[in-house]
Amino acid sequence: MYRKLKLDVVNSIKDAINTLDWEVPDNIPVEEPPNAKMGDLASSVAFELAGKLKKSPVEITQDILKVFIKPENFDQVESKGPYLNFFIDYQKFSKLVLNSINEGYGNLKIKNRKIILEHTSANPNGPLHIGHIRNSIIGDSLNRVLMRAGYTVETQYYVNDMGRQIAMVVWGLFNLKFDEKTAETSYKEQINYDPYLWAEQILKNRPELDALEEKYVNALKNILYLQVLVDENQKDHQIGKLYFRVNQELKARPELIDEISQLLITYEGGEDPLLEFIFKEAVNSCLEGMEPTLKRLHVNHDSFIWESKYVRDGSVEKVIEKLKDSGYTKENEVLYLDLKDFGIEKELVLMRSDGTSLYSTRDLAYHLEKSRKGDVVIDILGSDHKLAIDQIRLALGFLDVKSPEVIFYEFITLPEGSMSTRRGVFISVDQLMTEAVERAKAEIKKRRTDLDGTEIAEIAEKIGIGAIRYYIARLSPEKHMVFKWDEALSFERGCASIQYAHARACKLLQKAEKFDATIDLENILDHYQLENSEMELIKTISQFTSVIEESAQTRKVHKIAQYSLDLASAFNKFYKSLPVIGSEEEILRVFLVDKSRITIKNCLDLLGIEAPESM
RNA sequence: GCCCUGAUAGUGUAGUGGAUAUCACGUAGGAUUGCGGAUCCUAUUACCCGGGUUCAAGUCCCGGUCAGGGCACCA
Repeated sequence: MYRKLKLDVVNSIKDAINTLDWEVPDNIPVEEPPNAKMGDLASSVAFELAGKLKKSPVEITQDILKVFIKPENFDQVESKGPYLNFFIDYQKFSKLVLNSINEGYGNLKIKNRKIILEHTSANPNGPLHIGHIRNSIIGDSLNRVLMRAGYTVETQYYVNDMGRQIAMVVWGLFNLKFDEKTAETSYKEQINYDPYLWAEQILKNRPELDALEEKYVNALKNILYLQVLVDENQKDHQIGKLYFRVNQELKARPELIDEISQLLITYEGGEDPLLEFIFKEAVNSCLEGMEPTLKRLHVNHDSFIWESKYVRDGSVEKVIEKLKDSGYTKENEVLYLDLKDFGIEKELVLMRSDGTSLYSTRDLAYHLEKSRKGDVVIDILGSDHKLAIDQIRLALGFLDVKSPEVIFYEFITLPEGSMSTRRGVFISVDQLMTEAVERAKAEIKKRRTDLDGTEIAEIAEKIGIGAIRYYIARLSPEKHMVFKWDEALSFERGCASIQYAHARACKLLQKAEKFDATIDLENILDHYQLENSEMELIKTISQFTSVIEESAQTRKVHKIAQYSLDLASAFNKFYKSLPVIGSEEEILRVFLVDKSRITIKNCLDLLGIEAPESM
């Protein structure tokens, strides 16, 4: 609705300029004035026209006003110096806004464009940590915004199963054992049993295993242990610990790198089914551990795409062949793309000298496929990928397909420095969520004595997870972020106050006797002058769709976070300044409360945050 | 060294070249015999430095300073 207002203003200004027989500028600026006394919308076109017409902006504004025809839903148009100021006719506008809102408020017109959105894509060599979720939360929120804005979106998680890091995990499976002491598994306690002994017995007396090398048997034991005895949500943590230990081994004995490379060569060769099984199990276990984490955070992926696919189906090879045709490849010891002509000093190596493929080449094949499948391709990436993406863009240009739009985010670091799975320095998302929900519980217990444990747990989950998502989503992605527990989990203001506004609205509706979804707004508003806080609230509600549109177009989700706070604030002001239940305007106000409730709920949903009905 | 990003009240942040710079936390006051005080109101304090472009610069350009990241046959 708000967008229509703006559009009407622009068009009426254009009409006026046409009437005056002046040239219409390409861009008619419409903005919100700094002060309510200056109206609801304003334009500074006069400045733009001043140069060409050789007249003062003030004069121009006067001239425009003389021929100006007031658009619908406005009751006053004035000039304040060089500005044109527009005042909304709230009696009319309110009818329009309130009548247009139903449970699906915010769903924009279907756009018939398919977007492939890749996000998260963390290496499956450990649990997700707070650095990764900036990616997940930006990506998932954007997915929600784009879908509401009418796009068809497919979200993908690109699984790196062929990299050196995974080979290191596999090396660990071959040569190390999981540290049983750190495996906090309830099942293990239940059976009170040495899991390796157990695995050994399962594998005993199998003649087919006798033929296997010792390390294969060890790997199978490890996998058995992982699959059967480790709780699902702990699998990624176990892999992470193993990966950390392999890194330590490697530091002590650098020559191990040859063994690890050999694993990669064999896996890529595709002629050792057992090794392939072990790689896949390693990756799968880790993904199985990440799944409950993402689910609890309300992050959704439509598909998981394994990078090995592009080696197996020959598309990596095809990409390399096609790039050779571009004329920019060179070869000395190794095949690479020379991009100096395009201002990139760093060459893009396409294949290792041992013949195995590299991440960037496989990524190229992946992007090629995405470009063909979607009208728009969006990647959410850490800013450390900037150079790589510049190279990919050029290469995709050689391949004649469109490049992805990339949303870069700067890193989240700990006060003591950067996080690293390799060094085992990180705060896992599981840990963060547990802590957040615990703090929320404590907070609820302080405020509510009428709830039982189950109810408290349910609400705490919504508040705790909401706090995390909001903390990350509110910040513009190019801002570097230092993680601090107290800031991330603060319930004062921030997300909880938005949820509170929703709970408050729900409570009102529950108490109200005069709720009627089919009231005769026309009639009511013809006999009632809206109060300021009501007008403000209606205006804020009406902005919801334009916020979505803008957020979708600019691919920036932090605007939604900002808006949700404005919305809650407008509702709270209304609530505080006017009585609802028992007032003469109860029917109208309850109706307005219901529309507010819907808008807050749908707005939080865009951020993957639940709106509790009571808290 | 080269490249990319950021720099806005005590802190964290928003800001499409346009009027009095957003929001939150913090601090100091205040409100409520009303629908839930995770609320509302008031005060408080800011555009890193130096040039330039423009009628108009937090916003654009150039040069610094500080912070983070990148410059692998890693992902």
